[in-house]
Amino acid sequence: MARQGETRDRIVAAADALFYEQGVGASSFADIAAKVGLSRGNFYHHFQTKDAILDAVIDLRLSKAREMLARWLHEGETPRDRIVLFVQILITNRAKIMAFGCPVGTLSTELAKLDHVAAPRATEIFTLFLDWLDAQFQAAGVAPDRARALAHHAMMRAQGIATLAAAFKDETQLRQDVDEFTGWLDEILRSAA
Amino acid sequence: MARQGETRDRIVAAADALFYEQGVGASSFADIAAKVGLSRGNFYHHFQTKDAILDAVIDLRLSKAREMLARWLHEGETPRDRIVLFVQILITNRAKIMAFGCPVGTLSTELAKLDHVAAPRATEIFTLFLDWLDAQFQAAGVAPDRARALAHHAMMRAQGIATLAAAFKDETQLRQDVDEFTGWLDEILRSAA
DNA sequence: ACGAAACTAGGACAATTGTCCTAACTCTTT
DNA sequence: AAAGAGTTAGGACAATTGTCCTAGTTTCGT
Repeated sequence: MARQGETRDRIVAAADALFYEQGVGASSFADIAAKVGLSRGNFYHHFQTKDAILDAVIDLRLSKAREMLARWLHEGETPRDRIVLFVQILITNRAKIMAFGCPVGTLSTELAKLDHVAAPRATEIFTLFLDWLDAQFQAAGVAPDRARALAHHAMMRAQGIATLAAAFKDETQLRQDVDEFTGWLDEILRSAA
Repeated sequence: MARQGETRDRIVAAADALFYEQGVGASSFADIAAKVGLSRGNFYHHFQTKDAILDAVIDLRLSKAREMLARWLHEGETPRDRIVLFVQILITNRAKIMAFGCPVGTLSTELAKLDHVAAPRATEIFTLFLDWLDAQFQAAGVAPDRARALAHHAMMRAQGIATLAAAFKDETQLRQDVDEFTGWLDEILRSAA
């Protein structure tokens, strides 16, 4: 038998991947069960409803995002380098981005369309990144209110880049977009100094 | 009985709205039938498969997009004004954008995730806008290769703005994003002249 | 006015959906 | 070794899915 909680974690991890790759609506209990190697009916023991799985997946994504943002804090020496790490994730995950889009944006959009109860929790992930970017811009010497606007601009660009990457699947264009982002960033920080 | 083709048009119009508001996967034959006021089984006469409806919806969106782009051509006096008309659609349709996102981007993303056969046709709608924007930038005196890059940038921004608008439902921010876009546009065209 | 074509309602069909139950199994604790 | 908690497989359940058929009704070209 599996260690306590381990099966639950595997279910959430499988659901996380499927929700990203197929969308929440297109991923059934049967899909997740098959991926984990469990019987479908057995799910009721771990999760009473599909919404409960979605909730757990969002929790997982929130904690993974926090972990990633914390890691970037000491991987990037300057605020500028840290923001570059943020946008570079589009390159690192380019294969998945071009196939499925941005995991944050696509989940948020899908739940918004359905007016799902979990939609605000999905938007929380956005807020996590926004606050982090805001802090980086402020650390780079940008005034608070302008820092928030720049954080939003950075997030907007990342979402636009990911959406077009998923539509056109053009890696050259994706890299060009990220380069352009970096150019914009340096220009902004230069004029802020 | 309805005029020839009229019922078919009503089906496509209803599917168009539902696909936008709920997503393709979440919209069933029953949903569309209820919206049109027809019996579910009767659909087979008009559309053999769900994919056929999707195809017709994409055709409708392509022709509506072409019509809109042609209208903007003589509504805007200068290329600059025409590009502004493009981004202003985010304001005009703000209620729907904040509720369901961009119809072009969200459809494209959903179909990309499912690796749907119709995904390239959905991307065609993007290409329509891209080509149109490209032509406007060239008409404004921008060099051809740079015009294409600017068209892509404009499209990317619009997608990013729409995604964040759907997530945060913040009209003030949406208007600010569009203003910022217009500022960027004027700056670009000023330096190109 | 007549025959062909187009359209419609109603339901059948197997497959799949989310949910839920029961009986058995496997650990851990004592 | 025995008990209890936790975990599992397998399937039941009603509802819904996309697809498809039949039997009528309405419209249109002639």
